[in-house]
Amino acid sequence: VSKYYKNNPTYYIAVDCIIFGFDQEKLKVLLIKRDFEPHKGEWSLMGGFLKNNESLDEAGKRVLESLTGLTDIYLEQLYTYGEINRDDADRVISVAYFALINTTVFNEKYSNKQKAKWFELEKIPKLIFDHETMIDKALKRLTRRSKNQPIGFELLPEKFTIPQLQKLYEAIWNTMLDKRNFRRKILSINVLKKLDEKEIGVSKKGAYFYTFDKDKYDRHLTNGYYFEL
Amino acid sequence: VSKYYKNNPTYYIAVDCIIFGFDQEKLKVLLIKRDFEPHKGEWSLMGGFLKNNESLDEAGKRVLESLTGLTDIYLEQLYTYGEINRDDADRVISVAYFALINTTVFNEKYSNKQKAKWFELEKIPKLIFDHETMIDKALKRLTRRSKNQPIGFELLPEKFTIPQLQKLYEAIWNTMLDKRNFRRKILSINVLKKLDEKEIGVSKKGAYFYTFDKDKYDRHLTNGYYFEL
DNA sequence: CCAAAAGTGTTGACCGTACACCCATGA
DNA sequence: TCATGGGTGTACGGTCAACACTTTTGG
Repeated sequence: VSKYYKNNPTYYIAVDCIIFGFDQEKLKVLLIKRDFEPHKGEWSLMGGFLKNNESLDEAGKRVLESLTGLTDIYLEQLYTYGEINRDDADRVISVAYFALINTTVFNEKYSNKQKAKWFELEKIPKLIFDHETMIDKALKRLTRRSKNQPIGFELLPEKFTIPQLQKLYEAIWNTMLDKRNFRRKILSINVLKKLDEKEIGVSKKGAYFYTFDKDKYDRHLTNGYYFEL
Repeated sequence: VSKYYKNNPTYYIAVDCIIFGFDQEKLKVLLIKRDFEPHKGEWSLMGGFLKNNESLDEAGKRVLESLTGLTDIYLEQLYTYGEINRDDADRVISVAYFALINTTVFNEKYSNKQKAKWFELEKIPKLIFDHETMIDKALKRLTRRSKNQPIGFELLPEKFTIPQLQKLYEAIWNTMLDKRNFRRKILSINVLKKLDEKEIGVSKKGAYFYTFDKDKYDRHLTNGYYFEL
């Protein structure tokens, strides 16, 4: 619309999403079989081109919703990939986002409607372009983020038990944790609300459910609060 | 060149650089008076449009070199800004980079040739578009990075004294540090090489010069080494 | 000889880690 | 009653922060 910049080249901009999920056992990534050329039928991250009427963040949300049907999801910009030949068909700049979703909700709504599939991190197939690089970076970011921001909760159902939470962190960090120390640490952050309800089915005794108390966390934040797991 | 993507819109892509420097006292940012319309004459980060024959990283280097004449500079991609109206003239997606330079070298080579100026962080003027947001984010990133990557050295001359290094970290973190504890910590990381030479002029006694031993650091890295200041 | 900055060790508090047993309940 | 996972407390060692005096040398 403006005359000022018109001597400069323009580029396609894609938004690609690395979508993490947790199935109570393992950390997983959601991949799709690409449904358009080039590389149609190959495994790929979910992505789309930036449109004129949306910001990058909005494009990320749109791409995510179109695949999962979910809104209000944790979504964070990761990195922008701009190598000249990263896409062998044409030059495309890709802004990668990473998302955390609660697989319980997802499975209910979308189960098999899409040609998407969850992959364990060790079993990721060959992907197009630089998508494997993106996943590597996303995983590192997730590991770091999870140590001082309460994003683990994004991967769990609304109500969760402390043993579940521990399993999640063990999966993210790829280590085993001592349950007494873990419980102490996580409770000392003081953002969990204990419910008067127990999980049934998993153990005979039953573990108490907790929820993440976002209000409390936000109040902490405004007080310059910082935690480290 | 490809037929596959041609129904999608394309965009201008800019690369903007947040350039930090340290003058032995304060942390500073290098800004320029914009020399083209729109907003010609206003203060701005140094930037440029992405060209067809370069990757994003290369564009960052080019922009940086065109302003400072320096190559081989610490340069890290920061974040990509894609709000629809961030530039009021036309839609531009901006990939921000942050750079660390050694002001001694810079001052020698370019002093006043360019219409660039160093600003203390507290005295940054009104900038165009979202450039102030970018600086805020860059500063946060620098603070975090400096705690577990040896990037402080990028802001100092080849040879530096421990008191100089301490002043630098005090500027970045905006705190005072105990010199005994600082010296112990920084030396325990084991990447400084003591030289047989003392600084003259600053104190009567004179402080020993050190250099950053990159080889040693790289060897540590491959051993899965990690430090925290 | 004095001013100014460089350089050096020790102690106490706190935090992270390791570790083992009892509890509740469904089958 | 027994098998399964849930829940709890303590003690030790290491790390971090606080702290004050001596050294060197130019003026």
